[in-house]
Amino acid sequence: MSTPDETGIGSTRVAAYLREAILGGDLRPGDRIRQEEIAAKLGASRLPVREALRMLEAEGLTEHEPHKGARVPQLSQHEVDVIYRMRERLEPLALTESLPLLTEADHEQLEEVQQRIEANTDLEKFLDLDREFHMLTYSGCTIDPLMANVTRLWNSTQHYRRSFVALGGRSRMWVVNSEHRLILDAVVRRDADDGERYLGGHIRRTRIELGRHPEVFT
Amino acid sequence: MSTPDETGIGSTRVAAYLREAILGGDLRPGDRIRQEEIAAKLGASRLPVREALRMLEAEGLTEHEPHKGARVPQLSQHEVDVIYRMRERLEPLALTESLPLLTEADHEQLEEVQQRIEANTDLEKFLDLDREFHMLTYSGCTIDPLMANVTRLWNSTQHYRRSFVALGGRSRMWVVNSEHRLILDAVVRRDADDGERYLGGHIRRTRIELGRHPEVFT
DNA sequence: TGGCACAGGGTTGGATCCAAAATCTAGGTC
DNA sequence: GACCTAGATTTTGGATCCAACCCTGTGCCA
Repeated sequence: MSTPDETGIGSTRVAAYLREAILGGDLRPGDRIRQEEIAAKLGASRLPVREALRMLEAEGLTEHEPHKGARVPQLSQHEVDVIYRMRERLEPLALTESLPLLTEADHEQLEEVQQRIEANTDLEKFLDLDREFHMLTYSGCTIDPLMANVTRLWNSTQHYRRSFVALGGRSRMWVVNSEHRLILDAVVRRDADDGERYLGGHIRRTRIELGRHPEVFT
Repeated sequence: MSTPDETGIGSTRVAAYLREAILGGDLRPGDRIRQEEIAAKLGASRLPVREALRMLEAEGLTEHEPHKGARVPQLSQHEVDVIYRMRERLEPLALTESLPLLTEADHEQLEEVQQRIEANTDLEKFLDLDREFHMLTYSGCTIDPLMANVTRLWNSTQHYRRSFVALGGRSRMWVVNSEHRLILDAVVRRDADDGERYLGGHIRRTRIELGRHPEVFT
């Protein structure tokens, strides 16, 4: 049993634990989350767990029904499709907001992350690195409501992204890398137009490929 | 002192009370919300108040800082501008999703609400009716993450919309009505293209006019 | 044999009490 | 007179206990 992270106040610590569990795939869509169970496992009372569940709900990682408790949300294929359409419209805006404020140090870090993606062979590692790459391109955007939205969209589709990649999305990895390279180049040139174009295409293509795999949604 | 609404469980009731207070303008951006004060006023303990504040946080109506408590968020002019850009991109998507599922009864209700807007002279009433009009056009959209997002965007800018309208946005009410009429017509014809066009323009024009009134943001 | 009613266990919602952190105030010092 | 500091008060965070509600399994009856 690994000792839980001791940083932050209780509810924050519980939230971090559950966030990791959901994004990491240990808790899957439809799974029920019992307050007492989590409280016991982390050596806290149920109260910080309740607070944590509310925080995660705001992040799109759990859902809550009165007197019935919390679950990991389960999305239909159509819902995921619409969420991807939301991403196609919102993330280019985040990129445009971010672009002018990114430093050369950010550019170098992006280059480094992209090289790690190209050298990587592990599935779970790819999910982390891909997320890190995109979030880094948005890191100049300081508009909290926008960034919170983008995070929610990534959170709620993380599980389906994992299933999709595990199913063989890896075979066309060269497409992902080409798109990332074009986005990265637009970022370095601070060309918002091209950035929006390639980012939008990147998300759109993923949405369409995902649409060809209904088995991901059971 | 009006008796509070008795429906729903505690935290839901508290949330409804605070939601009304914030959207109605009684609580203004920057105002602090003390748990004990609300609990006493509604005859509940602090616990359902804490739950309610978390719910409202998910709706974009409050913000929370550890050990410091809850406040009504205060946005800069630039933040509101970006939120309007988010609306320009997201709400047309909600409209497109909604359009095919709206019934003729919905169309008639929209016509009726628009007539009430044109006959109305009260400021606070306009805010309610305008919101009702747009939400009705989205009511066929059943994608929860999308509708929750749209609601959040409206919530967090409600106060600035009120200030703007109070400042004389009323003088150009004919523009609003023309835009609403074009949107309504596109809805009735089930023309998603035109709907997106006029809705996007409607929000964009509001954003630009709002940009000419920096005094709204103190 | 199948469906319904009821009871029991289990899980969440709320109240009260206590601890810890932050803010405010008053006093002292430079 | 202004600024810093220390203590008191206020406010939030957490633990424990009790109440209300949901679900499930069992037994009865048609």
